[in-house]
Amino acid sequence: MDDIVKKVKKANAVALKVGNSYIDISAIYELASDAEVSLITADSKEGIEIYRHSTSHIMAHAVKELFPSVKVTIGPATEEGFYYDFDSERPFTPEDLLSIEEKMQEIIKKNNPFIRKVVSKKEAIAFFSEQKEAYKVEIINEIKAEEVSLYEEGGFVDLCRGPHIPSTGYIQAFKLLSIAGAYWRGSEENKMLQRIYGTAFKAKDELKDYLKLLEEVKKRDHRRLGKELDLFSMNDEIGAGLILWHPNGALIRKTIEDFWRNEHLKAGYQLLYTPHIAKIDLWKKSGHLDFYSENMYSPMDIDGIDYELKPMNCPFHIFVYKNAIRSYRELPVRYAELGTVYRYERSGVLHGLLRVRGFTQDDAHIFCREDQIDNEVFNVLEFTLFILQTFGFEKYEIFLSTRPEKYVGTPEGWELSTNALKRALELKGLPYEIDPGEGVFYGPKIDIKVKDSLSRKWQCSTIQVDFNNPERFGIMYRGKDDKEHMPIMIHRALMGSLERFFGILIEHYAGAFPLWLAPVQVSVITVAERHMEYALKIAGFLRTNNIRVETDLGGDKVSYKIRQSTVKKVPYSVIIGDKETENNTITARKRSGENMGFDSMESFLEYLNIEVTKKSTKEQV
RNA sequence: GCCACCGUAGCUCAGCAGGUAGAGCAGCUGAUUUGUAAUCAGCUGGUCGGGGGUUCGAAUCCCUUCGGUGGCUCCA
Repeated sequence: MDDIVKKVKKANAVALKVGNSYIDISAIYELASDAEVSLITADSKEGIEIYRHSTSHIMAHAVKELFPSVKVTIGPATEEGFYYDFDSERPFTPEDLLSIEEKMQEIIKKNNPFIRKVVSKKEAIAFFSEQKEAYKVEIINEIKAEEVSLYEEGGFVDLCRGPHIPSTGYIQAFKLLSIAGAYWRGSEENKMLQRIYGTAFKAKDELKDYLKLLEEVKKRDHRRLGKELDLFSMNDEIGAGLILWHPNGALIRKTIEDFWRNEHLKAGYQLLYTPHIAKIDLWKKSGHLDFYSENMYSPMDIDGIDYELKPMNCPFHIFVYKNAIRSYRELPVRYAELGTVYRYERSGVLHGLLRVRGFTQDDAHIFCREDQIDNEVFNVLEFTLFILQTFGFEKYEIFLSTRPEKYVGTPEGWELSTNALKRALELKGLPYEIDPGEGVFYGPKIDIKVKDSLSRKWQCSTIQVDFNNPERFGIMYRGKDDKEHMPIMIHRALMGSLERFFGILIEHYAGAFPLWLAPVQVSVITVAERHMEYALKIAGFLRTNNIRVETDLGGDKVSYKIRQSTVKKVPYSVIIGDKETENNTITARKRSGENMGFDSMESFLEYLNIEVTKKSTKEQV
């Protein structure tokens, strides 16, 4: 035991792990001498959580000291920090955060030990009633066990399962980040509380790095870059959550769309265009009015009949399928569409391009026979990864969602298709997690989250089996046996929505798009007026060879023009001076600042074309 | 939708103990013709998000509306 105590000190451990549970370090002497104990330090996921959770207690302590009338509620650790929710008559201000931080420093300096006390529920309720902490009483009343644990530190007692760090002095670096409203227990029915977010690290450097990362995230914010690079905008006279694609953004979108369409044709899809509205009866039949009406807009009256803006494309694709009698021979039928849909999102959740009210899905529906489902899912998976990789997303997290409580179709059908999804993932050798019961009511699904250059995760792709629509619309094919069969319908989107994907791309590349996507690929810059003729010749040559060129021939200094081009994140600047004009050569400057020489404009074009064709996400060396 | 904060020139922001708007960048004009991240000078530009109110007087205070930002399933 003494051995462990020594180790604890040396490792600066925050807690201990015994079997599957975590305990306070001070509990070490209560353990049997042969107990298997491992040390938890702030380097581990569990350790840092304990560390941050303890920081949230210290924050609650500080708040109670500064504002005694505030009632405490809960304060867990989160993925990147912690928060604590308070019921306060007066909302907190940014200035309050500073004084709370100061108070926390004091508490940390005192190095108060965290002391655990186990009491009966009755005792605990009596204690918190006395303290007028109604939320704590409510929580205790819902705890099933007979006893609950309390933690005290410097006179501040909080209900807590623990464990905690041994004493407040363990906290080396923390920062309070923001104030927000949050409903008690996350329900809109309940009172709105004041939440304070913060984070803590075991070393000052780590906190500094984290704050730097937050700065970097801010710099990459697609809303900011969207303005700076003139990619898109929104306008309150048009409406919230509705996007205007500016020429630069539209050009990138066109490039993405061209790529998408070409690859879909190669992969055996057929392209569709369908209307933006349809009669309300269609949406009754599809079940959207029952299951999705919260996200749909009010109907519009056309000649006395109600029409709805479409929130999804599926019903239209189904009618294309149904427009003829299908034979088992023509399956699988794969319909793809860049389909623009409109969905009601609550005003508070709208966010730049990432959460909007009108967007274009890269949608497709595959109608296939049961014996084709494995192959189809596998191909979709492979196709998805190919598309995502082209945009520079190499890391994923994959989730398989299974049957929820409320579902349509038969358990056998669910089993069959869930297994098909599983087999495809395994055949492709992709690690995945199962999200039990998280499938949509109409079928199981695979969700793919991509990790961007800052390791942030974004949900883009989804592959879903749909039992609902084939049944509701009675879609059939004529089998080999000359009988009617219901095909299996697979619904999938790879980028999800073009708006959202564009937002993710902007942040992923920090606005510096790879050559094939960049709205302006080459900027031709002259040193002096006498170089204009040669510059125009080069620009014209590149332009007629499908390179997107811009010229800067004015009387500004070269350094100014280069700055202009760099700020716009143009991949290549071509600088034309006496040297180039005399020898008919090209000097190109990369965004990174590196210079390259080419002995002719043809060789420069060839160089560019290689990069464009490869859709390289990295600049060539 | 809810809570908090914010909304001043195309952009970034200053002005806010109420006295009727200002800077930098951008734009325009002129000068400069320059070799790798900002040449100089002048000029233009705002019914201070919209509407209403308090006041002799409102960008500044109040109400309302529209938009934006951070959050609102990480459960002692």
